[in-house]
Amino acid sequence: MAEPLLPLSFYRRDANSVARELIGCFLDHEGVGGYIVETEAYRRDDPACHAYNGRTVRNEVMFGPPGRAYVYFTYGMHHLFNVVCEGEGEPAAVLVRALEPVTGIDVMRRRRAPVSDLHQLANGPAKLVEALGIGPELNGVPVYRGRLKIRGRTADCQKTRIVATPRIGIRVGTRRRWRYCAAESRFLSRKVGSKGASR
DNA sequence: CCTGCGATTTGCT
DNA sequence: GCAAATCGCAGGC
Repeated sequence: MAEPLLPLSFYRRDANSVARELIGCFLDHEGVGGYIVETEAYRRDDPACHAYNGRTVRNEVMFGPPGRAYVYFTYGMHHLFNVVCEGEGEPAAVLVRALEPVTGIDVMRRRRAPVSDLHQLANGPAKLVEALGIGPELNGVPVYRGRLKIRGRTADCQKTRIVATPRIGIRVGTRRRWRYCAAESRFLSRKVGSKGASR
């Protein structure tokens, strides 16, 4: 039943392909995880990308080899989880924004207390990081092997309809539709708007 | 339904 | 000094 881990080669491609194809894949951290239902792509020539203005201590993992976690701190209190894409030296990443919880739901509820609604345990980039117990110590670790891992889509998920919309929470690069969602999912961070969605 | 704000820290201008 | 790849709560319609 468990699909194989996505290989390193899966991530060594353009971030938009990776972001789209990560929908329906299974993200797991030490037995706690679920299906990825929402992602966003970020690339070097993109003003919303952390690497747009070059390499810094914070974003250096984005410049490294693909298939690794890029975990960063923001808003003074949240960590967000990305997977590095493309080739070494070509900064790009996919932000994982929402999960449909499947395993370790009791653990997620404990970490996310007082929230208990299944639909609100991991429907946001900071929420899923908290639910899965992801911390800054995982910045730079590979996701194609190890404790933090991503499995491929099951046959059932292959037919999931995917829509692209503008990204959330940014003030530049908003014309790009680089947010990818499982169209019918009830576990998204925000509903897919009637405007701006495509494919 | 929607909008606004506080929390709390980092990093860049 | 202030915006930030956010969240949860309060308040208004």
